[in-house]
Amino acid sequence: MRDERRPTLTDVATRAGVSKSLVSLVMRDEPGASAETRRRVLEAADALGYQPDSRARLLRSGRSRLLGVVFGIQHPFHADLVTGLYTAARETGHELALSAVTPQRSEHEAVTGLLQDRCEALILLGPQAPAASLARLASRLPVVVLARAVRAPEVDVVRSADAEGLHLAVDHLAGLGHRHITHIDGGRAPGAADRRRGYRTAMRRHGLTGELRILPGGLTESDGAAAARQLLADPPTAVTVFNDRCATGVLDVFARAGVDVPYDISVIGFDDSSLARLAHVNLTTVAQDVPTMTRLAVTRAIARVAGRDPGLAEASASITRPAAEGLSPVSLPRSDREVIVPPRLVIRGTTGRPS
Amino acid sequence: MRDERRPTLTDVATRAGVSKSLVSLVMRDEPGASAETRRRVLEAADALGYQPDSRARLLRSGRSRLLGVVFGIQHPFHADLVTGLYTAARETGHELALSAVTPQRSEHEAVTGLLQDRCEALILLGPQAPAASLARLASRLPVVVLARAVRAPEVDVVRSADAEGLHLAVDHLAGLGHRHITHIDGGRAPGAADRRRGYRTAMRRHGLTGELRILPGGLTESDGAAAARQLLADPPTAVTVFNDRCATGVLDVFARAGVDVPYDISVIGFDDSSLARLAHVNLTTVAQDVPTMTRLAVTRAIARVAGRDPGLAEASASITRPAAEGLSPVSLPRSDREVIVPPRLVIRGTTGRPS
DNA sequence: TTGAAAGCGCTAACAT
DNA sequence: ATGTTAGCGCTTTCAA
Repeated sequence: MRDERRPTLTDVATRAGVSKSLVSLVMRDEPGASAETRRRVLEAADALGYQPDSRARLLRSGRSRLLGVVFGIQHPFHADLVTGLYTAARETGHELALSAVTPQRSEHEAVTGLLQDRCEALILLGPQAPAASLARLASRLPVVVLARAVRAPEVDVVRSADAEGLHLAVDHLAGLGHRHITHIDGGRAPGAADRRRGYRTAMRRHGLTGELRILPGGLTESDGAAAARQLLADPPTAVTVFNDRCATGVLDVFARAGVDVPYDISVIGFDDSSLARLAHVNLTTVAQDVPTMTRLAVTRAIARVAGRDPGLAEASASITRPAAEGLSPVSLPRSDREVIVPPRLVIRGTTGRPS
Repeated sequence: MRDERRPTLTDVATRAGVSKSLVSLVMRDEPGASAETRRRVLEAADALGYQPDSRARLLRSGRSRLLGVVFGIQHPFHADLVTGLYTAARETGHELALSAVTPQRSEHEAVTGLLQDRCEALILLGPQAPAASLARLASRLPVVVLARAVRAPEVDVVRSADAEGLHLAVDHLAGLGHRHITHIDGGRAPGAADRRRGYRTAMRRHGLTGELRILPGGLTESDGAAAARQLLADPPTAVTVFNDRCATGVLDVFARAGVDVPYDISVIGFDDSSLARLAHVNLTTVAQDVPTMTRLAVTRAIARVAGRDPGLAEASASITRPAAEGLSPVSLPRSDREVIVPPRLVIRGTTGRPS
């Protein structure tokens, strides 16, 4: 029923009546084989159902063109990032090796697996490991941290300007006439501290220091729901929420409590994950620029592998949209290893004038 | 800053002053090395930061102990399945190679990648490829399809008893006194046809043939929301929904319309994904037995790789809960390659007596 | 344009 | 208990 052994390059060579070298060239689309040879080889490969063995290939060539990606399988936004990473990797001719963090599988395990797979670099999505262990990891191979700030000069970081994101949110709400704006916080989640800070400074800039109100939240729907229930006793006219997932929980509780959004309360999320785009949710949110961030993560990882300093050349090149609101399109504030991508506000149906 | 070359087994051997073979044994925890040697080798490996190269290891040993998994990165329930698969794989000493389907990356691409990685078997989560191409794939290596029925004797199938799941749901509702029970359908999604059928037969059994009502839905929140809006004009007292994700959309529209669940309408989902368990959703649902399904998928894949017929030995062994409701714990109805795992009803807060 | 030979890092079979 | 040898499937010299 099934072949005992998978066909190898040697099998193809024998069948096509040529040497292994020729088959190798043809399979890699390299020049150096005649059209006739090429045809015969491809025909033989096809007939045998030949698939090159990536392990042997990589073992021999020394380079793997393999980028390891650690992500949280329960995070919807990570799904969006992985989607972007696949696209970016394809553009540069690289492969992705996914390694998931699950409730039963730690980040450490996920990383170890990728190291044994001989990835050339690691891209970590919002990792929770402390800066010190990330730095240690980076001494072994290039590490790019995506969507989290890390105070470690050894690792590359690509993240959104979280604080600026909350400026956009608060500016939008203040512009609509809101004064009672509460922030539902992400606790110790990546980005939470900066978003909290952004909320504070923006409120201050609008002369709303007296209205500052921050509620502990978190990154899940449940966290948002819990925070929203607290809010019902003394509701503001608007809330900015740590992320879309949490905002979904907020909206849910509001809906059940008969609170009309945006008539009674406006809600703004963060991420612009697929969740926010759902027609019936239609969430106004601070969008992270996933295509740019993922492309940057991949190009920087590759540059480090090649021993180059990525600089900002490819960063600027990949930004197509003009700088908005006085933000430079991409900036390097803390270290030359950190790239900060500007978010943008996506206005949908959950924000409006206070009533 | 970073070492040019990763240390190899030879480096460790040199440093420890022993042969490569010894190092190999020690690294694999195989017997045949003295305690003293073992200590020195481990010390040298640690000092160098040595990580075995899984590619070379697998290339040489011929076997990869690598199971390829194709999943939809946007599907929350797939996340639950992948989580279970990791656990099951660890129990048997196997590795998982994840390959995601994204809006930009087709199932075909996902499979091709895994073939080149020399996985020993493939586990496909709710694949959309036609039975014929799955059969063709299965002629190259063992294929286990998870959470979808496939009429192809070449592939192994592990899935829930979808029809029985809807029997449980309808029985529960009918027991509470409901008569106007509408089913929101999953269209062409895996399992949808069986769940629809289960709804019909259960309704008939309760003498509710006249109340049969099926609304087109789908597998996303938006699909559920759309269906729910239609329902509002002429609402039933209860709905069974294709899956939890779709049910979430239904609940959302109900909440906004001021429909009280379960007082006005009862709602039952399917999957018992992490979504359903959220405290504020608290969805009554038909739970798929993820630990059993994933363990079965892994053990069957492994058995096929070994050339054995998996039979039902390990299937029955892995079922710890007694057969409920006259269902045999595991059954093989269509072919001996299909294992059907019984679902169970999880009663939470979205179902109650009709008012 | 083609082929022969060496060797990537490891494990397995066979020495000792 | 330890070392030696061969070779997994491929790419990469190098020579023809």
